[in-house]
Amino acid sequence: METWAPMSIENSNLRVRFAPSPTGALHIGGARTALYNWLAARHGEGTFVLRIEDTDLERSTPENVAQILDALRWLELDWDEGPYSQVGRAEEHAAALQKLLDSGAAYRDSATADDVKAWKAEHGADRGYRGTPSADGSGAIRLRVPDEGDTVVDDLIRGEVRFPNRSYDDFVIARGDGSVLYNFAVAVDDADMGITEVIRGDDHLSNTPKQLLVFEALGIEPPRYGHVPLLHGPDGKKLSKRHGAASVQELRDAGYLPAAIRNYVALLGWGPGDDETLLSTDELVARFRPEDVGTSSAVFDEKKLRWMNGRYMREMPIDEYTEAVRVFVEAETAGRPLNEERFSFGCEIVQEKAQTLQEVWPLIRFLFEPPVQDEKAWRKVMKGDAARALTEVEAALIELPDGGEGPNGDGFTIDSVQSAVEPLPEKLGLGPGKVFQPIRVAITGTTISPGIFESVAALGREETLARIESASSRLRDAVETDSE
RNA sequence: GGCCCCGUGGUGUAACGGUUAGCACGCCAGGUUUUCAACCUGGAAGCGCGGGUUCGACUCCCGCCGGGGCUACCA
Repeated sequence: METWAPMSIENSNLRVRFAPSPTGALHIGGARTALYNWLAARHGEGTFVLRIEDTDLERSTPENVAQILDALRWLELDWDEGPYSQVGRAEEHAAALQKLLDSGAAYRDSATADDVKAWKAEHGADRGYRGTPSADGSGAIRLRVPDEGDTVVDDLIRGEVRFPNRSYDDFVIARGDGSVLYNFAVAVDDADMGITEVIRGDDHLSNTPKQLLVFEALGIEPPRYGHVPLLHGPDGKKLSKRHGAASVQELRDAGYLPAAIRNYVALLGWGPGDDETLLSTDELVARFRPEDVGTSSAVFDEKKLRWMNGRYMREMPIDEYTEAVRVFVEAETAGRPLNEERFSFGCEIVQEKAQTLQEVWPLIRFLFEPPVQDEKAWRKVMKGDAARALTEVEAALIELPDGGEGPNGDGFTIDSVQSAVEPLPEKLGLGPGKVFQPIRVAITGTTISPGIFESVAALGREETLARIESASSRLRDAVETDSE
C-alpha cells in the first residue's frame, strides 16, 4: 500500500476559480470556499477567476448574482478574471457537446426518467444506468460511462478516492433541446479557463468522477481537485439557507468586520499549524495551503466570531473604527445629523467594550436622545441615598471650571469629571455603586453605559446637569407622594 | 437501497506510535471594579464503540455505530 504524499502547490502558477450558483445569497460556507480559493491564488502568483454557474435558469436570478458579487467585494475578495456567466458560454458548450457526439463518447437516448428507474430496478441498485442510442436522434444526451474500472480522484486534501465506474449512470450532459447540464458545463469551463486547481465543497466529491469522465472524453488533462469539508449548522446538518446559515450580508448587517470574518472563516477547517488564532489577512495569505485544510466538517460558531470581531475592533485605528460605526448609526438615526465631536468621542469610549459595530449605538444613543425609560433600572437604583448622592454630584459638577476643553468645549473632560466625582463616595460614606449608578440612570435612563466619567464628559455640562436635575426632581416628587 | 466522505472536550483545532492529550471560543468560579463589556487568574469538560497489529496506540488495520454528501433532462 502506497502512502499518498500531497504535492505542494506552494509556488506553482495556479489558476483557481470560485463558481457559485446564484440560487441564493452567499452564505458563510460559500464565503469560506471563496476565501480558500482567493488565499490559494494570493499565496503565489495565482489567478483567481470568478464564474457564475447560472445554467439553472429556473432558480438563477440577476438579483442573486448582484448579491454574491456585492458580498465578495465587501469581504475584499477581489477576483482577477470574470465574472464569467456560464450561460454566456453556450457556444463553447455546444462545440464540446458536438465533439463528444461525433466521437461517440456521448449519445442521444430517448429514455425517460421512469425508463431509467425501471432499468435500475431490473439491474440492481449498485448498477449505473446504461442506455441505447435512440433511433430517431431524439432525447437527452448522455455520456457513455464504462462498466469496468474505477475513476480515481487524486484529491489535494483527502488523497486518492476511488469510485467504481459501474455505479455511475450514463449521465445526462445536455437536455433534449441541447442546453447543457452542470457536470458537463463545469468540466468544459474549467478546461477552457485553464483552471489548475478546483477547490470546492465536499458535496461535489461524488460529482468529480463525472467531470473527470468528461475531461477524459474530451481528451483534456483535468485540473487537480481539493474538496473542503462542508460547514454544518449547530444541529449538525448541512448548512443551507434555511437554518443557521448566516449570509454574508447578514453578518455585515450584524456589525462584523470583513477582516474578522476572513480570519474566523479561514480557521473553520484550516489551522496555521501552531496555536495562533488571530491571523491578519497577510498572515493568512502567507500561511494558507489548500492541502493543509482538514477533512472533517465544522460548525459555524457565532460566539467565537463575536469574540474575534471584538478583538479586531479594538485594534482598529480610531478613525477607521469611527467611520465603520457611522454606517450603523446612520441606519438607526435615519440621516438625522449628529454632533460630530460627541459622536467620535462616544465611539472612542466604547471601542474597548463593543464586540460588533452594531453594539455601539445602543451604548451611546443617550448622547443624542433623551434617556430611555427603563423603570426596572430606575426602581433598582433610584432609592435610598440616591437623591442625596445626586445632589452632591450636581454640586460638584457645577463647580467644575469651564476652561473650554472637552468634547463639548465646556470644561467637562474625563479627567475633570473624575476629579470631581470620584471623591464623593468616600465623602458621603457610600459605596461607589451607590453614587455612580444613580448618575448613570439619571443621564442614560438605564444601568448599562460606558464608564461613568466618560459618559458624563461625553454628554457635557449642560445636558448632564439638566438630566441630573430632572432625576432629582422626580425623586423629590416620589418622596412627597410617598409621605402623603 | 447504492456509491463516497468524515468522527479529539459544547464549538474550532494541535499532537500523528511513547505528552500530565496542547491552544482558542464558550461555560463556571475568583480578581479588577461605577454598570455592562473588556481584561487577569483558576476550574470543569475530549480521543464514538469493539476487536486486532505493537513492548506501547488518539495516532496503523478491520468491524460496528454515528454524522454528512451524492445518487435529477438542479447546481
